[in-house]
Amino acid sequence: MPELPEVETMRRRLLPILGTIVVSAARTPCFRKPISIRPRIDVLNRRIANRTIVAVDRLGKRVVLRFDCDHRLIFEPRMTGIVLAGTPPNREHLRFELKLRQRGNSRGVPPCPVLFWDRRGLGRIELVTPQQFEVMTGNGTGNGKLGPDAIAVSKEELYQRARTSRREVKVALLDQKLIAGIGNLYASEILHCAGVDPRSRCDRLTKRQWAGIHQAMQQVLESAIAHEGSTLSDGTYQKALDDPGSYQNQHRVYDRAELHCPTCGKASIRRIVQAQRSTFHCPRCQKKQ
DNA sequence: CATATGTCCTGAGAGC
DNA sequence: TGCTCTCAGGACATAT
Repeated sequence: MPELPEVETMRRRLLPILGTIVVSAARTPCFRKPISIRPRIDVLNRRIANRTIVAVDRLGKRVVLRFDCDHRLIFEPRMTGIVLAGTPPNREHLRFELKLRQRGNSRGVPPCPVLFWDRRGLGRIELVTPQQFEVMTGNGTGNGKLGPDAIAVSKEELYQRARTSRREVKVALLDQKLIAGIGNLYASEILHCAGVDPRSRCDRLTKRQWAGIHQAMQQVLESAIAHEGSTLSDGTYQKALDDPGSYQNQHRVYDRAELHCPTCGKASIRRIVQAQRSTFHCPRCQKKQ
C-alpha cells in the first residue's frame, strides 16, 4: 500500500531521530518467517553501530537513513511495511529494531527506536555502500534500478523518459525505473486529474498531454502528502500510525466503480484491468487524444 | 473462494 | 534475422 505520499509521511514522522547515534540493529522476536535483511544482521550491526544518523530521506517508495560513514539503510515497505519511531500496532508483526541514543552524555529521555512493522512480511531492509546507492539511483544518468522521484522530476525529463514507450500510460506510471514513487492508487488519481485515458499509449500522447500529466502528478501527490496519505479498507496504515492519513476521503476515482464522477457529475466511474491490476477512470473526463 | 496496496523473476511473443 | 521492448504469470504471506 504505501506509495510516495504514505512513505513521505513516515519519513517526516522520523525526523526527530536526526543526529542520534545507533546503539544496535536487531531482528525482533517475530513468530513469522523473518523478512529479508541484507547484509546479514551481524555484519549490518558492525557497520552502523556508533554511527550518527545524518539524514532521513525518501527515494520513491523507500525510506533511506544516511549515516556519517555514508552508508545508507534502506527500508522498502512493499505491500504492508511501515517504518516508525514509536509504538507498533502489535509485537507479532514487528520485524526489526534500531536502538538509538542521544549524542553526548545523555540525560533526558532516550530516543524512540526505529521499528519496521510488516504484517505480510514482504518488505526488505538493506544497508548499501555509496557505490551501491549510485547504482540504484543510476548516478544521475536516469538508468538505475529506480528512476527520478515523482515529486522531483521535471516536466521535460518526464516527457523525454516516457515519450518513446509503447506501453499504456497507466502501466508505465507504475514502472519505478521510469519514475519512482507512484503506485496503483495514485496512478488512477493522477490520470483522472490530468483528463487522460489510462489506456493511451505513451508514444501517442502529445507533449502538451505529458505536461498535463506532470502537473496533475505534482498536484495529486502534494495534496496527498498534505493529508498524510491514504488509509485503505485493509486498514494496515491506520493500525500502524496513531494519526492515520485522510486522503482516502479525497479519492475521485480509486475504488469508486459505479459511483458518479465528482468532476463531471454525469458519467459513472469504470473499473478496468490493466497489467492484471485495477484501474479506475471516468469515460467522460478521460477520453483518448 | 476472490481480492488487495509492491516487487522480482522468467519465458514467450511482438515489432522496430 | 536480431535485438529490444513488453506483458503474462508465478512467487512472496496474510487479512478481509
